[in-house]
Amino acid sequence: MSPETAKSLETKHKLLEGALRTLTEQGIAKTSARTVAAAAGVNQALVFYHFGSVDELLAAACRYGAEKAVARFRPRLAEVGSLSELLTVGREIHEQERSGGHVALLGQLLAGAQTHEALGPATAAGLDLWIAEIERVLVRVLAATPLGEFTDPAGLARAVAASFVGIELYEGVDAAGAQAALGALEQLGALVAALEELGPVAQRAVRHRLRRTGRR
Amino acid sequence: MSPETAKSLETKHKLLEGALRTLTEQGIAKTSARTVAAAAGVNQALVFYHFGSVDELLAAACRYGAEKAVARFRPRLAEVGSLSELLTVGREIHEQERSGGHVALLGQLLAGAQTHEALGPATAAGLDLWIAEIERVLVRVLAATPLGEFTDPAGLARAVAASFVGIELYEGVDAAGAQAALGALEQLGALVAALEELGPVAQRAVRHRLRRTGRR
DNA sequence: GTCTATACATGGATAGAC
DNA sequence: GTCTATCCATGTATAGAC
Repeated sequence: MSPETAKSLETKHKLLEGALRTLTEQGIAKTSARTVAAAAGVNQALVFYHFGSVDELLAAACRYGAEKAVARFRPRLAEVGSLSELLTVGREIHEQERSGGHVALLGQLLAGAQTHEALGPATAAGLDLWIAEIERVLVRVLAATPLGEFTDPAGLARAVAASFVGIELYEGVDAAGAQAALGALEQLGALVAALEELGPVAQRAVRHRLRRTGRR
Repeated sequence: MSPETAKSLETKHKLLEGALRTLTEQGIAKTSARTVAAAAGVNQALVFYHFGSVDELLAAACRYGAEKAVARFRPRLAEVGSLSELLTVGREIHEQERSGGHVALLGQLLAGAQTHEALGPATAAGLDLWIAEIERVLVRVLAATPLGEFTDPAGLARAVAASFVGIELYEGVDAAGAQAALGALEQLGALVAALEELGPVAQRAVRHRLRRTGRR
């Protein structure tokens, strides 16, 4: 779309950062070539020169931003060894995201992607970075437990990621409600964690129940 | 904002329906006085005459649409008697929502509300309709079980509602992923449901665990 | 009271100057 | 390679016709 000179890369970088800032601060509805260029401090026409269209810039920004955000938490996630620890890290991520807003950004892009065809694959890819990370942790954490047999880490990771996006969006309109929601999820996690630590007799009873009802 | 003659009410109604259709089919980014008026089949200026501004129309549409959607599922939710039944109804709602899209609409509004001040309260109110309904079911279902002591129905209802919105948005970019996510949540529900049905000895063990770890 | 016509702002995109 | 000038579509809002 454009050459790879140092100057060109710098402008592209400015535009990517500008797109991220605009999306998080103004939302998808107010994000345009003009607003992004203003945030980036470059001329509006450069959006089209370097990325072809606004949608393609946003798609690139999504990949770029998600990679940056996931990278920041990757080491933290790598050392998670239990389900309840994962929940604690989830809360930590939430706290940091409240200022950074990279997850809410995915929410904005998900909203935009419902109609802007070009955004769909990019947004899915951005989410997949989070999903892959979460799934890796879940596989590690769950495989060792007696629950491994009944859980689908791939699906669970997707549920966690999507739910997280929903809660981050929700936080924007009801901060107290979002806090309550996170607290309740932690309780739920504690419940499953408690199950992990049951004695063999109780576990067999649970497994028996699950085999009967948990078909799918 | 305008009187309540039959004619006026009819136009308002058309605009509300038009706003809902535009939001679900085009997303918040493409929703404007023009697109809504086109969907409603009325002149664009009537948005401002009847509602004052686009944001106020969207806020009204949110209340109107959420009430309509919740009303449709209220009787179905009223007869839910167990956790696993609730999960089944959740999947049913999802199936119907895939065509109607009223939950994804809340996602669009949540995305828009991050910047359009006026949308925040209305969106929160719309979500609260769902939350109240879910909470009522949770209170009923959980109170009877030994888990009642450790759960926060209010927070859990908010988590469920926000997660559902996130998953509906996610479905737009990865239908298979969303299916997997819902499946995993059903497994999780089955797990908790299985816990409900344990014998007294195992339940005591779980409760003991929870008292130690489930502090918050 | 209800709606049409119209003014004015913003956004997407490109041609051509530097 | 970058930016200015500019075109045209779309968006918000209001003045005034019916």
